[in-house]
Amino acid sequence: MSGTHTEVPSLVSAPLPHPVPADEYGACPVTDVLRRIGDKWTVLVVVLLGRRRHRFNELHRSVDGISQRMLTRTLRTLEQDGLVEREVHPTVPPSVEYGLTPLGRSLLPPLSGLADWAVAHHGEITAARGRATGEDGQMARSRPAQ
Amino acid sequence: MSGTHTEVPSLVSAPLPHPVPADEYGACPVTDVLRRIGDKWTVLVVVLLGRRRHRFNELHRSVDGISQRMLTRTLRTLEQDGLVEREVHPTVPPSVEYGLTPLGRSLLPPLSGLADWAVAHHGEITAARGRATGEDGQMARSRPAQ
DNA sequence: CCGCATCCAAGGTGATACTG
DNA sequence: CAGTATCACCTTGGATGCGG
Repeated sequence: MSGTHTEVPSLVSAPLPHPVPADEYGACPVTDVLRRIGDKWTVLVVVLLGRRRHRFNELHRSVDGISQRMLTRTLRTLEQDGLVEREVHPTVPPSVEYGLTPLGRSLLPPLSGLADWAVAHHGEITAARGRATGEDGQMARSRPAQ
Repeated sequence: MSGTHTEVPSLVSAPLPHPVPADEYGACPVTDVLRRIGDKWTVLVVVLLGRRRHRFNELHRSVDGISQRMLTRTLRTLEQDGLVEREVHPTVPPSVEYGLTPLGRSLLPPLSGLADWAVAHHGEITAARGRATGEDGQMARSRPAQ
């Protein structure tokens, strides 16, 4: 790949609203969203809910490793952001179902694009990471491990 | 969305390696990558470097709001992950140029996809967020703000 | 079954000052 | 110019126990 411009995506060539405000999170939608879905469990939950609606404990079992606290917090945040919908069945004992809203479903395609990249290049990243840290006692460039 | 299956993206319909390991970060490439670029400055730096090579203080001025410490850490991490390349010119005073590696450039398209989504729907998220928290003193569903 | 409250550890982030 | 060091704060995340 040398001269093939490859059709630069929008954000790469133009978007940045202003040179870079970055004063508050709300100033940069991209950073704001990235930080939301960049936590430990959000993506996993969104993907699971993207497949079908789930009940609380069903998610709890599916993710396995997440604590109730984190599952609750994750769902709360997603609900507050309008990505997830909560449906309470007034039964006894109570049952609650979670599902994606249209907005939440619209996140799936772009998220999938990034996920595909992650799966495709995770090996390279891991390799580079291993090359950079210790390995054979030789740092990549005479820099004393951070 | 009603009956139009809309061509479910890979991750949505199949991928998840196992039901969900999630034991360690390395177990899920998607989570691992998301957490890397989900920090406060990484995306901004990657996008800037995607436009052209930058010198350290040039980035420092462009982002404006980032501290030297965070800029250094962000660049270190990106370098360790093989996304950014560092070039030192042995001049005096010293000058260092940063640029994206091929791997780093390959991140741009999928990242742009998510960025476009963020820009397009950030308003809806903000609106939903405002609807959920206080606003008129009435919680969305009798739940005392977390 | 669903969820909240509390306590606590770990890491990200910022401010400031100092160095080759 | 391009960092490094230190300190302090805040958020994230985990463990456990209680409540509707």
